[in-house]
Amino acid sequence: MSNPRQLYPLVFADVALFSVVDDRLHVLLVRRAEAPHAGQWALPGGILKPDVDKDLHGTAQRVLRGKLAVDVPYLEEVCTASGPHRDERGWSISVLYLALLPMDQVHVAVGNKIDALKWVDPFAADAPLAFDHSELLRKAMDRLRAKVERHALPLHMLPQKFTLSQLQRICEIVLGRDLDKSVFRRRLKELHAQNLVEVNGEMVRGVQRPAQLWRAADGFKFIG
Amino acid sequence: MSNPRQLYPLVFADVALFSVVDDRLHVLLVRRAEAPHAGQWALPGGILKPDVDKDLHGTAQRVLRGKLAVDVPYLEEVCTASGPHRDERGWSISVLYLALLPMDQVHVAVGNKIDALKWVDPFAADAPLAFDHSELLRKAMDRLRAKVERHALPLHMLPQKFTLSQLQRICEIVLGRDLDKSVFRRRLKELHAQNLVEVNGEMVRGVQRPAQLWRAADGFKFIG
DNA sequence: TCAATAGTGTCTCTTAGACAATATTGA
DNA sequence: TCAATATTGTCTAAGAGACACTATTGA
Repeated sequence: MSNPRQLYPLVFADVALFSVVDDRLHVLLVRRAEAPHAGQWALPGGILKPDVDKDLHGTAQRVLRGKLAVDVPYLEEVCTASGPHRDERGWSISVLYLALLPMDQVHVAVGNKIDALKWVDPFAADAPLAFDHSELLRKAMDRLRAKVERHALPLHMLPQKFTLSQLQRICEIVLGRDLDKSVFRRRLKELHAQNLVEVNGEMVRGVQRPAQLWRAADGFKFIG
Repeated sequence: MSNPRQLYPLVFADVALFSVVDDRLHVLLVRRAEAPHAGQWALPGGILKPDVDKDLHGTAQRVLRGKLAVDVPYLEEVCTASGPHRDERGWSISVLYLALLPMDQVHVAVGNKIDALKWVDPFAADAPLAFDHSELLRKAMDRLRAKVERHALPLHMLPQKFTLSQLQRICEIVLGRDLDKSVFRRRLKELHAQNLVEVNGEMVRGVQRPAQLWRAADGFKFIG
């Protein structure tokens, strides 16, 4: 009992940060620079610092600030994982967070201590991640899909201004299936009239009919 | 930094244990015997013991075993609460669990260290609970209602054998609104044919037509 | 027979999916 | 005009809610 790791568990915040790259859903991974699992890829995470963090949400925010040059606009707790053997350093708890990043902010600066970052397709996982992070990633994916399936709008993955076609495409990418354009827009009007604001006078132009631009309403929450 | 409470947070598992008493939803509270908040009512909870618990789920189970003479048949993680000020003893994390107890097992033995237990209507909360437990209770309630609203069946609150009318009554009590008998049973046949098993030859008798008894199918999960 | 609850049937209205039709641009 | 995408309309089938109806018991 002299080892404080047996009296107090290690507490981590791990984050599954999603965005869209090349029309496919991607999640951010970091290559671990230090043991345990040095060289393996993992979800970005870090240990709770009681002298620094206001709460575990703050731990997750601090971890992401250390890795990316941006503040993520959405962060939500998913679940915890705990036990004596999931981390070689001792009895540990990981609180898993789901985060979203706008697709136009995917190219971000790399922080200091990190060996490497990469965005990968969570469906095409080639190698298992460090610790139990493959399982955690699956749970975060399930949560994200369930929310979009329940008609929650992942507006935080879009640029500030977007078209309804872009929004539909994002939902299709997350869900992994095509949606009917008419049904999708009908539901937007029914359920999200107060969450979407028309941006007047600015259209997306191309070799086709210009599309209306929209933005998320003030105080929009990714709920569902 | 010499105080280990600033290096390592206190980690608790707190449980909102629900059942039905007198045709109303109730939650189990304990009166705190020791400081902080001695004498105040709180959700049953306890500190993680890394040398004893296999994981946080195990902590919650151990806490309930210490208070009740039964093993609860359902236990699910809801969320966490964390920060430096929510517990006077230091930076702390509570992992909140939602648990269900069959209504015929509400009268259970009281454990050793507990000053008192009581079942209360979570809607008719007279006084705020200790710590942030009023907020935690609200979140557990929200989770329970959301699941039943999504047609998850809270079979773990019923006796082993039950009638469909009893099942409907439980759902109505949780949701706080009446359900249509025909719609309810139609949905049971559509969605829960594999979750419900007819118990043949045993009817509930009274001054009315006898009702068919059912039980949860083997391996039933309260999902949704 | 009647009260009381169990269990089923039916009608209507709403919603979801499929798919067609129209609109507007640049080349 | 044509290709390409935006936006809207319509038909149909499935599902939900309301409510009535039948069934079976003990008193």
